Amino acid sequence: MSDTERGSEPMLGRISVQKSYEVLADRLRQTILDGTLEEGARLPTERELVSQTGLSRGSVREALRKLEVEGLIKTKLGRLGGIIVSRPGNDAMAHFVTQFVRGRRISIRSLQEAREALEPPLARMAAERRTEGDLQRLRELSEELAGAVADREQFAAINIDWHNAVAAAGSNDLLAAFLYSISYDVAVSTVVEEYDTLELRHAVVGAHTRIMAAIEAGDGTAAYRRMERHVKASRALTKAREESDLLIE
Amino acid sequence: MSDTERGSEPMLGRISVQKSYEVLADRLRQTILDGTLEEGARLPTERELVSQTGLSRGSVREALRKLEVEGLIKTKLGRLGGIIVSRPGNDAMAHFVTQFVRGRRISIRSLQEAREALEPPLARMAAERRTEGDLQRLRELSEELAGAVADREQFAAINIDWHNAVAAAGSNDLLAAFLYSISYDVAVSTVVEEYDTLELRHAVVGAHTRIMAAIEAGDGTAAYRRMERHVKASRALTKAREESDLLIE
DNA sequence: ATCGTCAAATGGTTTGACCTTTTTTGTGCT
DNA sequence: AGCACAAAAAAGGTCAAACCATTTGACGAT
Repeated sequence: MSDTERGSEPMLGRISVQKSYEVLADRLRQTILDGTLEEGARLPTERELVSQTGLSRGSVREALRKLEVEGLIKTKLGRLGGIIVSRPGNDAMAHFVTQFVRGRRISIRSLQEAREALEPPLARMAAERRTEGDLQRLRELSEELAGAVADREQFAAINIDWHNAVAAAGSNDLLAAFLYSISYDVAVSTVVEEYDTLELRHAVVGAHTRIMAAIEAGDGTAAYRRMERHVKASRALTKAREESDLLIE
Repeated sequence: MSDTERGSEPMLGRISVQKSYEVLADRLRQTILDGTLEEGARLPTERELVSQTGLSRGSVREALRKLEVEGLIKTKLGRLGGIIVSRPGNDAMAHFVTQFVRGRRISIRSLQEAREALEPPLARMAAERRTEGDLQRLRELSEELAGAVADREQFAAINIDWHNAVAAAGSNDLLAAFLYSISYDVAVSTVVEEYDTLELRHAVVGAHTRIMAAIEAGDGTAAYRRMERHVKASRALTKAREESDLLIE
């Protein structure tokens, strides 16, 4: 807080020298995100980039490695292989978020809260914007889910898909990607639990049916409320097994 | 769906050869996320890794580049420099999300919806869990904000900080990171708008004051409702400037 | 004490070669 | 003509051995 505890005020910001591969990565990223290059377009070959930029192949490759992790390019081996522009997808986001969750030791409770924050609004949007195709997809998954009620692992996998299908129907790619990113972690944290009984799985199917009815009817408020209840039921189960019938609306 | 439309069943999964730098990156990532290495710990030097793994320096560096983008390490130049373990932070997440938003052409509406989904729950959590330090920080930022009401740019910057401080008080690092990640994009999309008038900035300060009162009182429901109204006001403004007094609760 | 100079340790960069994978092209046998 | 197999070509993947640049510590001169 004192003004004179240091010899002199800064006055000059910290000077940081950009590394060459960073400069190249930045420029390429810029070009890709600007839309100058469409998805699927091919970048120059590594050796081309070398001669265009004057950098060494190693530096070029380090730049490409960065963009690859960022989900902006994919590389293909062999003749007619090369560097292909792509858009960051849900998987890239999920990879990142998963590491965030593991690295920062995000608690199961926090994951559960995130679900509770994301899913009800997504259900409302789904009800308001769903297309016939979305409904189709939801019905299919719901049937599959009902059929897999005996197999815990498979049930969990399809369940995730169903929730993500609701999110996709909401037409908000960002929120859908957030949900997609945590859904795997959530499943890992919950599927192992011993409370995952057959009756509960039947109850889940029932809850889904009711939520889908609201989405089909275009009733955003009902979809929100039912989804809220549905996801909150999981939280209750995580805490206290005995209140398992909370799953039923 | 047919069973015989292809000449022969797969029977053998696709064989994919891992690249050497990927293997190394995976192993290092594993080690870091396992918690074997604490944050701030130093990895072996590049040349050490070369001799330990038998890979070339180039491959080692490509692996490190991946981890760096993932926010798992930082590299420092010079003597006593080296490779330092870090945890993926909000900035790494924000970098990624920003690219996702730009690359996927996420609409302003979607960003706004994301805010509306995230902020009210975070405000409730803040009310329920805030520490004295959190309140202190919020009060400071609120004062700063009131002082900067004449400077649009600065006001916008502090405003972002305030919202993120609320999120931080909610003690859910994941949701807070989500909000942090979009707050810059949201600001960019809105600050430029012509509706950003002096009166509105005063109204914002007022809304913040009321939200803070709820947080301080530990009233989660009120904090949720007030934050909801506050963020929805932005949306209304984005659409129709005339209803600007919606900002006031 | 302060300033310069040098040495050491580390990441950053270059060069140039060779390996591996994938596709295309050619060629020779049937 | 057509097929099979070999060879070439084009791309990314890998290696090796330097050298450059930055930062810090040590030491000495002022």
